[in-house]
Amino acid sequence: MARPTIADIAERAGVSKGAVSFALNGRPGVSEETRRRILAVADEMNWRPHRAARSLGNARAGAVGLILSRPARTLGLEPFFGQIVSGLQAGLAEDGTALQLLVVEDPEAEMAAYRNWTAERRVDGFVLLDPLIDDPRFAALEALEVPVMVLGGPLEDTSLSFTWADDSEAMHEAVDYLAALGHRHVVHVAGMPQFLHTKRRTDVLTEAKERHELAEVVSIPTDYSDSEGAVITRRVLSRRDRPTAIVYDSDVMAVAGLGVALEMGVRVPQDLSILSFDDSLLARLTHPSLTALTRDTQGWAAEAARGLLRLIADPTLAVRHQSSTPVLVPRESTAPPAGH
Amino acid sequence: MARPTIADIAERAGVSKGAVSFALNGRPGVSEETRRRILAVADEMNWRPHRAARSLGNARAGAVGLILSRPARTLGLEPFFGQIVSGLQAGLAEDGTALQLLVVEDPEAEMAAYRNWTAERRVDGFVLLDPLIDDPRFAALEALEVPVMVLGGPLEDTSLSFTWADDSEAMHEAVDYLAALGHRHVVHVAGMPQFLHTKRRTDVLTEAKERHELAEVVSIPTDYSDSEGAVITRRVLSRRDRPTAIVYDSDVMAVAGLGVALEMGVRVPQDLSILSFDDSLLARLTHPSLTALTRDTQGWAAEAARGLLRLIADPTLAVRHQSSTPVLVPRESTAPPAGH
DNA sequence: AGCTTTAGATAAAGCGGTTAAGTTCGGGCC
DNA sequence: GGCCCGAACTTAACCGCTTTATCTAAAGCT
Repeated sequence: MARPTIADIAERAGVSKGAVSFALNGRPGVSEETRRRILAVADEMNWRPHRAARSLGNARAGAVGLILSRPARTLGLEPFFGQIVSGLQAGLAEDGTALQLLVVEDPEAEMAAYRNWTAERRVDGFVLLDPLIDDPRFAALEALEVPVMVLGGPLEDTSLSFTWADDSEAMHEAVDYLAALGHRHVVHVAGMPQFLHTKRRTDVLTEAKERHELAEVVSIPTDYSDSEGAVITRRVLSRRDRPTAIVYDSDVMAVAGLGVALEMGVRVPQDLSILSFDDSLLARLTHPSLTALTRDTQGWAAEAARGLLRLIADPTLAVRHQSSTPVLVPRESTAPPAGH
Repeated sequence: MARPTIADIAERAGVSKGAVSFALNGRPGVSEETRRRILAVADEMNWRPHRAARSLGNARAGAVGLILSRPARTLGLEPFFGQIVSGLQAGLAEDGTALQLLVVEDPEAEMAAYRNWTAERRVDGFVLLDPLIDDPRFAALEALEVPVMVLGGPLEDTSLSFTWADDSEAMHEAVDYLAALGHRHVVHVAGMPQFLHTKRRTDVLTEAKERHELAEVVSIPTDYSDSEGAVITRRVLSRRDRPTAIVYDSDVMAVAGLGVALEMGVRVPQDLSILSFDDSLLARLTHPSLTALTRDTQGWAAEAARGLLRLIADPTLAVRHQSSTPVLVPRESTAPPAGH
């Protein structure tokens, strides 16, 4: 038999379509006895609601969107994305809400997708990754009046909700640690300069220079690719007064940097300490293993997902959630600099 | 103004809803002039079709499902998944079809999700990963009469479509290469034994033993985790007559194995050659870099996505597509065994 | 008994599209 | 001129479910 509809159930149970709808949705309007009978029939006929039909009446699509504007290949390279996706998954699953994923090539396409998906009522809300400084997406999404949860922050001048981790604090911890070990020349291989968290981390470093009376602290922006990580590392290690420690903004770059150090005969950690922002299998599997700032990325994403669901249920809400601060996990790649 | 509907457009353009529908879908029934006028009005009002409403009429949901039953954390660990997801993305995007992702903990939940999503008409089809030997999902999905594209194969005794890469051939190439280098003791750290491709690779090895008169060829099944990869490697390298080459079924395990070798003072490639099935950043970034069987995973997934779209358009089809065979990329981790 | 109240159910109107089945109308043909 | 035909539209039904208004009958109250 074809897919049963509530009309079929109604007929079989000898009631009206309306009664079936009430019964199946647990709302008043039918007696306990009738409800049980209807539920039994529905179960017997193996009925499932038709999502589209449901979405037509009320406005819920039962899905939220995640749109990434990155070259598609980085998805496979950065463990970060996988963790985010599975974390969101976990948070959404509790509600039966699905995750719709889209990878686009440029910011224009990303914006177009927000507009289209909202207009088509394809999703009930969005998750936004990597907030930028003066992010143009914020205003656009506010105008669309669609629930949005930003992974990152804290955000000002916007009504969008967000959950953030204090990576300023984490970066503090990292720099303090390196300074305590005796490092005075530190290079920061940063991420994209337009990213909010890049700026926050870089700011901490600048400020740390004064505080710890470091001889040198430089932040060098990159596109997060392993190749740029390698190039920068090679350049920095070729200098006469090369740094004794490098902080990388991603594990992929840190591993690439480690490779360059080995290739150049620079011993890690004796001649060079390496510290990675972002932990993953990658950081653990290298030799020496990488000291890293680690955090529960999946848990963070799951929390964001739950926040978004609350937001969808009540759009007047404004969720401002702070998740746990990344923690420094010392491994083999950091040590006091030579002669200390 | 609220979301415009075709009724609004009809009113504004002074025609009926039906005419608007014809015009917007490019079907006959309206004159060129009227069509242009209607399109202009629709554009002006910034109209977008309401997905749910459309799905109600015809049966297309405009999305396909990918359901993974793996512990959620592996998503973040295996670069493979990211590549598959972004590849599918690319293939689907051409059509505006979305990808709905679900990560579940066990096969029962996976089966339930297939049933629910089909019954709810949430998706138009599914992509299936990692076919098993005598896979119970095949029969269930055939019964659901829903378009399915399996990534892997070749499949027999099923009407499901699939695209496969000949990893038997690839494994041949790998073994021939190792044999040519002079290796006689080869260990294969395999994946899950119930996976079809694990069996195919293992079979090739068994057969290769005769052909190349190898002294030893063992396949050891694992769960693909880095920890099992490390444990097995440690055990194998501790033996008196340890192998001179190890083939790993995933890059994650290969990197873990490399770590163990270094930790045990076994020099790679002088004392031990390492070859990884599956290439990725991981394999390239290690030192020494890993010789690997590489393939265009994203392209493969994109091709599968396109096949699935064809299948959805015409469910009587049976797509049997073979994608390019993985290619051996020699890097630093393989060399003739000592004393050769 | 006569009235209101209310629980329990029904009927019907959407939601935003698609589509089969009319309806008009101008033009070609005999 | 009458007839037929196809093009260009319109009408209205329908997809499956939700929801509001409406109805019915039994219970409650004075």
